[in-house]
Amino acid sequence: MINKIKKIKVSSFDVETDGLYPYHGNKIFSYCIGWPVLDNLGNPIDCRVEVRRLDNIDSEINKENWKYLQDYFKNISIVKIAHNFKFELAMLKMNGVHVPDETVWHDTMIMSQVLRNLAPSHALDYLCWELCGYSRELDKKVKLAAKASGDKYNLVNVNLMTEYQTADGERPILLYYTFIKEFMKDSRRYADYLNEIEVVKVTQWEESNGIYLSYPNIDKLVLWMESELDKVQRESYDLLKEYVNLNSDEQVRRILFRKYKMPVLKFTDSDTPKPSTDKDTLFTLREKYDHPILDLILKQRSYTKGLATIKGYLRHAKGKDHINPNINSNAARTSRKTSNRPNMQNVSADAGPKNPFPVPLRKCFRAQKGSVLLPVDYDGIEMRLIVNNTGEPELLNLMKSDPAADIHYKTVECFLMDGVFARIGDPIYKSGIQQARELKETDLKKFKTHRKAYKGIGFCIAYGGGLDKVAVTLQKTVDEIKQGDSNYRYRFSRIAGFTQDVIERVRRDGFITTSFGRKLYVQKDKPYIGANYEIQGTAAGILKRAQVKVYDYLKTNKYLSDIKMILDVHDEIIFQYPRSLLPYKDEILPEISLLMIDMPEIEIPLRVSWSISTTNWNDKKDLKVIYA
DNA sequence: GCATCATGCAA
DNA sequence: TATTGCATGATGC
Repeated sequence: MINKIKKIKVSSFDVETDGLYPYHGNKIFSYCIGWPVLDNLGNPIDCRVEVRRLDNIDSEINKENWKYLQDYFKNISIVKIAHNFKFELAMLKMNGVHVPDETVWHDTMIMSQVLRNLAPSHALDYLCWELCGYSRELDKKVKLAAKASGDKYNLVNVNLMTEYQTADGERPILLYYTFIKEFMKDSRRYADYLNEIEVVKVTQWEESNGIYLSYPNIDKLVLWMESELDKVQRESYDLLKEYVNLNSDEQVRRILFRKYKMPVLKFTDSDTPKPSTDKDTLFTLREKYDHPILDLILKQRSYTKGLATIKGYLRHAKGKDHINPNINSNAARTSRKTSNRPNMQNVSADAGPKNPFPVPLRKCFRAQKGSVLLPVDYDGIEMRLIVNNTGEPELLNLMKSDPAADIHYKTVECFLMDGVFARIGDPIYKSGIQQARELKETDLKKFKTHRKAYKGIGFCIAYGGGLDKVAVTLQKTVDEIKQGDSNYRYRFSRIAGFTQDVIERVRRDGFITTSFGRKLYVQKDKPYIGANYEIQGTAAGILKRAQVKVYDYLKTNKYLSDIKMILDVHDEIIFQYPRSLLPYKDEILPEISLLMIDMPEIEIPLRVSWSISTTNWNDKKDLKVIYA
């Protein structure tokens, strides 16, 4: 107890590096530590900033500054405030500075993201300029100077750099005291922010673990796509008798709508709408005309994109056997994570019903030697949360009585009814129940296709989708699905009314609140978006809490320390799991599952499903894990 | 070289 | 009135 009361010092911290890639050998060449001077009310009136360089000619001074840095991080009673501390963390660790996990960090970028999710920028200079009137001139000057020396900040004039670093020592302090006042008004919001800080640590760990590449699979895919593209080129010339770049939507437009006079089905969504040639359009045309050019366009696009994406992966790997992507822990307006350099959250999987020429890029990724991949994802998390937040009685009761029940089954029933039912249990209503049951019993394959198609209808309707959108989602005509749509909206009226309910709250407050107390502001001219924010934001909160808990579990059990998280994709965590621990998976995986589903803030029961891959991310099998 | 548009992948 | 993202190639200034 006495230790806890011990005087806590607050400081800001910022590193300067010769590049933005901590996992590719970029080095810290300087750092600054800012010490605020507070008045009686606890407001900062001044800031003493120490700037220390690590690239002096005098190596003794460098040594001393490294030592000072190590000592600064050894002392965990000093609070560290940074702007995007994931970067400092990565750089420090990769440059050999030990940063204890218990270090108390604050992050003014995360604070901004949590408090003002719609802000156009969370950059340090922008925020200080907007909120505190802090000049951005110095930033421009340094940026220009760096550009002149090939974006090498270590080559910028030392005096100018010191001036800049002094500002960078002051600014997080300024922002911290501005934002913390806001958090002090709302303890739930503050607790949510503190969780975000832990998420940053997990995320940096994921990044540093990286994802391993399967070079044999990459080679195979590249050769295959190159030869397919060659074929497409030849066939398109034979067909069109002219050279056309099928990657150009303008040229495709000319071929389809002028040369072949196909009908325009859709326009692009822009200020200058043009006839659309997107995949949906080509697909519809394909059913109607069966003209070979349509497949050629689809192939050309699919394989060009596939090749470019693989090239990107190789560029980011820089010759190594793994990739360290950049993962932003709180970048989206809904509090979701994002990934870039490369984006690991949109790697294409196997064939889907709407993708005739799939490029399974997940084959490019594998586990480190000696390990397997264990992806685990939440079962229908968004739909569950829609039921949770609307309190839709029939579905909520179903989930409570059987957490593993199929939440989409009743959607199939609605769309199989012989007309529009008037009352629960009337003959039309019963016809849907019966037909769904019969279909499942007599033709499971067909039933599964149905189920898959209707799977998206729940959230389409909950998020405000109209009859047209439902028809598009099901790839059917409005007439064909009119009755089913009506049945669904009547049977699950709370889901159908969700968007309207949210719109009223957004009009009143300007924001929605997630189940974890996060306020997410919604654009005034689009209040209906709040429905999506509420569900997506809560789902993101669930995954993040799961990650923090699992991280603690793995770190506090020494024999589990080789189990690594390497990526998360919105409702899924991918573990890299040592083969040597496979004999113990039936004890370990249930533990992790329970941590993932134990969310006191969420009333509806949650479920997770595991899979395992010994080869690559694409070729995975279901893995049975019994945890409840 | 930079910005914008159209497109396509994920959840 | 579904939404949140990132990254590419084509095109025009």
